[in-house]
Amino acid sequence: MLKFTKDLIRIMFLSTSHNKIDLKCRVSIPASYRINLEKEISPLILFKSLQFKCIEGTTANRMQQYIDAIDQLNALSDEAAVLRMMMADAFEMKFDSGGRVIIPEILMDFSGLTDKAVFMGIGESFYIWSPSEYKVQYNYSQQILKEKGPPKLILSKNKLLNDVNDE
Amino acid sequence: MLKFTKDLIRIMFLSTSHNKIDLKCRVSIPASYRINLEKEISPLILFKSLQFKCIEGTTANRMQQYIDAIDQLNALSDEAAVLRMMMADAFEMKFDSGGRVIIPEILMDFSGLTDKAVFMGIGESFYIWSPSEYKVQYNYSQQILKEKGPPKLILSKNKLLNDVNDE
DNA sequence: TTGACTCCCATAATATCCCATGATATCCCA
DNA sequence: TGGGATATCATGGGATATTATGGGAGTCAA
Repeated sequence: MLKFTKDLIRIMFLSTSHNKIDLKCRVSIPASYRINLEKEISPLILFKSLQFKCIEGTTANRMQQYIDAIDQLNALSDEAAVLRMMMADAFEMKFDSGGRVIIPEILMDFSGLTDKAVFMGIGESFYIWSPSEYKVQYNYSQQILKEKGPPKLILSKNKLLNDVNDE
Repeated sequence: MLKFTKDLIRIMFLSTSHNKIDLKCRVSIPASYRINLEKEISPLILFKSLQFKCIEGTTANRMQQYIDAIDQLNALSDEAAVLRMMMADAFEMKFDSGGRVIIPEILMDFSGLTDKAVFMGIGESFYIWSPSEYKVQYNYSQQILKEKGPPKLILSKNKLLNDVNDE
């Protein structure tokens, strides 16, 4: 059935694109990303990546899951501290009529963005890199690939089904 | 489906902002927080954080959850006594026409606030820190992030996978 | 009358909204 | 299948609304 199919397909963000950031810190979110956000009827959240010097973008749905997780933790635990800071550095974006958002200054500074942004879709979320940081990251992963060969992927048939059914 | 998705998203407070406290102890509550409070048709409650030297702000609903949680404890225990004492210093805020509130002196003193306030949204509630206390908290979480890496989320169950938290 | 509080107005900076345009991608039909 | 018509996309600029903040006039109590 249609609904079943929709639930299974959860790929939100794919492909890479290079967009310009104008003087008002506005940048177009790639149309393909926007279309998927609209399908989910979910606002876009941008926040500081916990792993890289870049901005991470995801749905409010996914962010809500992080928020729910905080309640499960001891409020004084280290995990809670990290998660709270992640929330504090997260911003809900509003699109203008041209599909752009304004990147908050805090995130511009953190990621070293100035006038160009590289969008990198990774499925459930996407990254926004400065061109130079992106290049560093790209070269690094290429080097790893050379040294260690391609990573072994184990594709689980049932993973998606289980996730859906668990809810 | 649509309704399902909407019910899941109930993000109230995100992002960080630095606002000024004037001589009358007035401070602007960030507009994005106010908008979400209006959506909930809930007054804003400020009270002493149970964990940190800062003010916590939240909705009346969420406040009720805290109070209920205290009721679960042995009424005569020291723990319950302490918590009740903290909760006693909770205030319902009234906004002026510019979206400001007046921070009660008790809370100013408790949190060490003087002329600047850092608002830190963490989803279900938010903190108001003095800039110096905020910095301590920020640095701490960054350090934890470096040492332990990002928390892992099991998305289908909304729980964190991390042995440190096992009790 | 002095202080403390509440309400209301003023303002500069900034975010938001709206319309325009060139470039590219997509469509459609001969 | 070619190529023109149409839609979509990324981007620019300017008008308008909102935000954070300062300050003052009125009110009440001591």
